[in-house]
Amino acid sequence: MPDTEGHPARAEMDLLTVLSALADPLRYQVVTALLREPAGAERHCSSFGLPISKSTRAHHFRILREAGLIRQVDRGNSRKARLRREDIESRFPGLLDLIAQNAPADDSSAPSRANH
Amino acid sequence: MPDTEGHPARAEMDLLTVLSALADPLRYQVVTALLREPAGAERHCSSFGLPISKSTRAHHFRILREAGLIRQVDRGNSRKARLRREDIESRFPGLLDLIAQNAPADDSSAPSRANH
DNA sequence: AGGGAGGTACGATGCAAGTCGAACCTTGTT
DNA sequence: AACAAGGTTCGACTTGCATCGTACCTCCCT
Repeated sequence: MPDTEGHPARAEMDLLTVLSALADPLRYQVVTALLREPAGAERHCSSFGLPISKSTRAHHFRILREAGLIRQVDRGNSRKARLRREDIESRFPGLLDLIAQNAPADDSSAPSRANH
Repeated sequence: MPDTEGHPARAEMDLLTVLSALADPLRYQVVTALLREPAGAERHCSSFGLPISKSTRAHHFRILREAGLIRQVDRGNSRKARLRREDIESRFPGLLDLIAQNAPADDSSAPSRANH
């Protein structure tokens, strides 16, 4: 079962849930942005430049979290998101490559450097 | 651009559209059912045992068709659906393997033999 | 020619998902 | 202690999607 913060274990990940999570353009954009970062990189939820309100952003990150795509960790003041690369690759081999190869040419979700 | 029947060319396939198409349980079930068939197999749209009406079924097959996942060909009396394996594998390598490995244990969508 | 089988198109309906603002919590800063 | 920053939760609204019935089309068979 998911932990107290709603992260499913690797074995609990469901492809249909993952696909539904990825089927939203905003969430897909977040995943591809994380995929462009070096493995293990952490980003603020607010650093993706999503054109939505705070509450809607929390909603989308919740979907991603509960699908098992990202892990959100408390970092004192704020909370950071990290792509669960190993879990995803282990449970759904090839999925991340697939996403990476079809990432939008997008650059609105700036790299972590813009995080000053 | 898509042909007169709404089939997109291989290069036009969009991953986001494909993921949205697959994110529905019924449509996912159709794809996995086709995946269990030998390559190139054709099935009646009505042979999948979907618990929905005729018009809803047409709707779902339209989504699958316009996403590029299936090709629908007129066969005189009726119309048959075929999985576009080569196009999918070429455009989104690994996607079909991913789906096949996560197919539901389902058996309601009987094999083509049930087509008597 | 008529009827049945298989599919599509259209309009209407109901429910799920995305969206927002407001209130609240926690952490760190002043 | 007060406040700002970053997130979450809640309820309300709106849009989109799945669903259906009806009507219509095209083939095939009788």
